[in-house]
Amino acid sequence: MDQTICPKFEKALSIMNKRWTSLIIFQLLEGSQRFCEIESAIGVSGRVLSERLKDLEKEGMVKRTVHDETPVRIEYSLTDKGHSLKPALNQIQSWADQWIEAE
Amino acid sequence: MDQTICPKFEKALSIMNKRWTSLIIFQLLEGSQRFCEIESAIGVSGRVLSERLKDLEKEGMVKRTVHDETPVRIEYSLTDKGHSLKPALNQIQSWADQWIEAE
DNA sequence: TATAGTTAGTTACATAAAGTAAGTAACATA
DNA sequence: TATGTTACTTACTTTATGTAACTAACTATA
Repeated sequence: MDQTICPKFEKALSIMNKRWTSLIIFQLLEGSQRFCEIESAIGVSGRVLSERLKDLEKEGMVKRTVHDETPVRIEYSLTDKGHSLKPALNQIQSWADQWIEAE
Repeated sequence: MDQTICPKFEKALSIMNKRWTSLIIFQLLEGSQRFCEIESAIGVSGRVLSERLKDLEKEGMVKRTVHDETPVRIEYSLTDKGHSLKPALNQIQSWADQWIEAE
């Protein structure tokens, strides 16, 4: 593997290209949401959602907030770093609008 | 799985989120290239590169051209549809520049 | 003629990632 | 005591990817 491609870009893609990551962030752009909301909104399995949210937290893109209610309520929201992906996702959205046909 | 998210967007992500797809397109934005050039530039295995190029051809994003030389030379290039992903990839690039730290 | 070299793949097999469905902790309510 | 809730985790299956050897269709070299 040469080093022809920018390592920051490759790092970014290694995050974004993991299955579900982009959809999770896209979903959280609507506002903070809880585990089961994200799960049912995008159709990801609990096992993988749990994994991804931990990864995204570790990357500083998602924040996890515990509300001590009963039953416990946990909210996931985007940090600035997470939120700043919005323009990129919007570009993908507008590409999709132009080039993907409705099935 | 609800249908809260735009199906075109989901389709777009199902293409882009496959491992290597974005890097392959990014690489081809530099100009048409042959199999082994892409392979060594981004470090993808031949097995997967072959699979991805077929997918991208089927999606109308990549064009495969055979030059009858010896040994045979095959060039892969972007179609308009493939090329039009450039703004999205540029957005990811600039996000990476801002938010990813050099290791 | 036999041997080796070229590109663009394919094949067989091993490992890693994701899907599925059941289980758990820590409560509250009926 | 049994049931329900949320936010996960665990065990197991299926799918995706990595690795490395192999093939087709030539040409060049010994």
